Amino acid sequence: MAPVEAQMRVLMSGTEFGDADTARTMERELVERLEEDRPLRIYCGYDPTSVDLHLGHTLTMRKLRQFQDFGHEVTFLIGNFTGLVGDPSDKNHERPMLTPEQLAENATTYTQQAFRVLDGESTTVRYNADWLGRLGFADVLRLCSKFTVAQFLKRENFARRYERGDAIHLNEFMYALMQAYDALHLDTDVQVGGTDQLFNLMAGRTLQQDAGKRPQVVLTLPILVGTDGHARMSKSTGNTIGIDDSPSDIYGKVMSLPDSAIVDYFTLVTPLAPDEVDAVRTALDGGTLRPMEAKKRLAWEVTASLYSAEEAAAAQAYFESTIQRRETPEEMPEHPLDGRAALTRVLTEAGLATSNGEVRRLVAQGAVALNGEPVEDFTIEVAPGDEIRVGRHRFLRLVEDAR
RNA sequence: GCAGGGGUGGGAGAGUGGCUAAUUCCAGCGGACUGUAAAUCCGCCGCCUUACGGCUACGCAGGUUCGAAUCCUGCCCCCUGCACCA
Repeated sequence: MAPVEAQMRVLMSGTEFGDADTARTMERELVERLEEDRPLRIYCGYDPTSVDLHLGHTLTMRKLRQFQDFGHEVTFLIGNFTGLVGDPSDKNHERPMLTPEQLAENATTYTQQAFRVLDGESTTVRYNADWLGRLGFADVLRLCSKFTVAQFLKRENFARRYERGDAIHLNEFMYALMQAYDALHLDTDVQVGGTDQLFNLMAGRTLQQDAGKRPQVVLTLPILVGTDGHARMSKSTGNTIGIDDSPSDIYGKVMSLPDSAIVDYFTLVTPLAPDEVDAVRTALDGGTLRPMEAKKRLAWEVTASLYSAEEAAAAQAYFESTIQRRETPEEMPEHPLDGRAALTRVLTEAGLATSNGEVRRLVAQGAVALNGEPVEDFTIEVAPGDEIRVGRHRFLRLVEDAR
């Protein structure tokens, strides 16, 4: 196995803990385990309620992958039991009760997407319903007895809501218990999670210690900001970069990040080694690397890591041509047309505008071009062979309807 | 069940009889500027209509009124607390 120091440098990169003490403890304990010079067992749990993974979800996967690359064993845990129970206290937050079929389906797409980052060959997939579903009430009570209400209320999340008089449901406490029990059951060396999961991960340590086992090492990763550069990346904010987005979309969206996010993105969502990231940071600080060049490299890396070097290169070429030089791309979405038709109809049908009124607006604002010429009258007709540009980078080529 | 608080455009949140297609903010879109962005500035931002204009909209259904998101009646739903829980 690689030298412990080399591993530590990579494995600790990007991690973020609530406080310095925790960080030191985890660092020390991880070193201890690595020094045993054996494949460690790592896991991270995923909630299969949502299907569309975005870059924010990949941070932990990236971390798991780093472990894999050093020859450690990764367990990809699907929290299907949690999804089965749902979260009645959180009705409007996409935590519905899912049927076993839905869950199974989600789990499948989930792992498929995850394996874009993970090495599927050496990943063990497990489902927590396999053990959580077998616990009896007495077992649950026993688990409950290991924690106190005060411990839970100390959590900022709960404390604030309790102060405000908001509802805190008992099952919200149970989620931490379930996660903690997962850790106890899996008996792995390290658990990875987001910083928002720190409490739950630490609860796992509590149970393990209580059971006379060595508590797991806990590694937490920060929350990734979205394309706006500020808010947490999430679907509801609409600032996501989806794993299943096209290479060009991914590339373009990464390019739209503000400069402030560059280094964090390099660290958290690319396979670059810490030394390489440091080199980028230094070059940026020293002014020898222009932010845009750094970002193009970033966009390339992110795209390539989810697709391939070829597709990343193509996405980059498209970006340089279409966005930077404002050229008309070779390839553009095509829209079949049977003879001439009103511009309004074509644009709404093609989804480039949601209503005729919007077409009018776009034209009035000079956002629509037909074959390179700005359109001034929204009542014009278009015909197969025409190329339409809407805004900066939306194109449409009209083709003869091949019926 | 009791008490209180709510349901307004993608979100937040004003508005308590006409001046409101509905203040404002966020998001979104377009333009300018750029390094693609971000920041900033300008414009747009319900639907139909070349236009005039029309239509639909403030939980649902009725009603009062010349006129209602705004008043009345009934209903539905949500939130919080209390009560109940063989």
